[in-house]
Amino acid sequence: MAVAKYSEEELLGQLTQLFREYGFEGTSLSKICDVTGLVKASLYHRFPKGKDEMADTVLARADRIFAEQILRPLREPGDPKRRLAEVCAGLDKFYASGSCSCLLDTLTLSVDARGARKHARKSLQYWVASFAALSKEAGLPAELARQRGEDAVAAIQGALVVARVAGDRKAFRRALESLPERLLRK
Amino acid sequence: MAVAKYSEEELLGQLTQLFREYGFEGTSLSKICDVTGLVKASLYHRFPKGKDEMADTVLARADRIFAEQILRPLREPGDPKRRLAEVCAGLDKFYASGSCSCLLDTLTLSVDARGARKHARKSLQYWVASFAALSKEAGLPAELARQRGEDAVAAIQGALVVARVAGDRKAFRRALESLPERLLRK
DNA sequence: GTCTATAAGCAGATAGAC
DNA sequence: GTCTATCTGCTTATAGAC
Repeated sequence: MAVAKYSEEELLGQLTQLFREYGFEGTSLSKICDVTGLVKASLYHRFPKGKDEMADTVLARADRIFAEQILRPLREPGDPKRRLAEVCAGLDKFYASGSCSCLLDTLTLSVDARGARKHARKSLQYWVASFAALSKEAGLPAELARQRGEDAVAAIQGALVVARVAGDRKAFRRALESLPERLLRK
Repeated sequence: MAVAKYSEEELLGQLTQLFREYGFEGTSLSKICDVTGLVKASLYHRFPKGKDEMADTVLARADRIFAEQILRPLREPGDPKRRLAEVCAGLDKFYASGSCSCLLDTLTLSVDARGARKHARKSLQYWVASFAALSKEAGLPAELARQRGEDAVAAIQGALVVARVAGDRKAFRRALESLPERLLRK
């Protein structure tokens, strides 16, 4: 048996970068082979169901990172402002200060019958709910808190689109800085 | 000479819908043929440079509609609040209350060497500048007005992403309703 | 302006050796 | 676990008749 060129984790990191930059349809197996140095058959050994499975696995990994690393402070005790600041730091790192697109955006185009869209929906709803929980904890009524959470997520998604299209990452920084106001103001 | 099945305008409308839903890579010529009822050779007669030219033309048309119809009130005299309300009505119609994605998002993925990204950048900057002009007119300093314009556009783009991913168009409606506050508040 | 017919190349995918 | 070799179907693209 040949030696693995990459750990699963390393490989998923490379796939994540590709899907973020090129979307699902734009990320061809040939491109993946170029980047990873693996041939198609090797990729199919790791992901027997092909590109669909790669995208699903990449989404699942991003979910895990979001829940366990980035949004985790929201489920812990402590000062809301401080915990939100930790979340912002995590988001800034995850999106490389706005220079990386979000998989929830890039993987939800051109999806007729795959599970990616359903998966992305669940991920986004978890994100919104996490933000909403903090907002509610800060004293806002439940329905308003949910709106605040949704609008905060939308602010980040929009800033990422603007950053990609206009090449201006300052909007992303401002979106992060606006989160306390968006989620905690009465 | 055979009779044209569609006017240029009708054809571009169909192409626009496709590029909005599936992005550039996801919109294959076969899909276009299915939707339009034309065969590939007919499409190449209209767009000799192929899909790239279709995307460019679709972007240019969207630009024109935005400038001439949607953002036009911003360049005319009158009460800022009323003019902005007209713009919101135009945006609501253009994005079908949040059920259509934005070409600036869907056509800027997976673009290595085409002109679409450059074109999209110009379009987005014009949009931001138009919003900023209103904000400045309302009395805000130039740099702040530009930020407000950028954040307002980001709010709309983000709401469109949330609408697509979460299937919740209420966020888009709220984004439109928030525009006066975003652009005009002192 | 539309069509039929055709072509080269790349897409995703698989079998089997090492 | 990686590789070579192969395959089918779909991709973009073109030539030429009507």
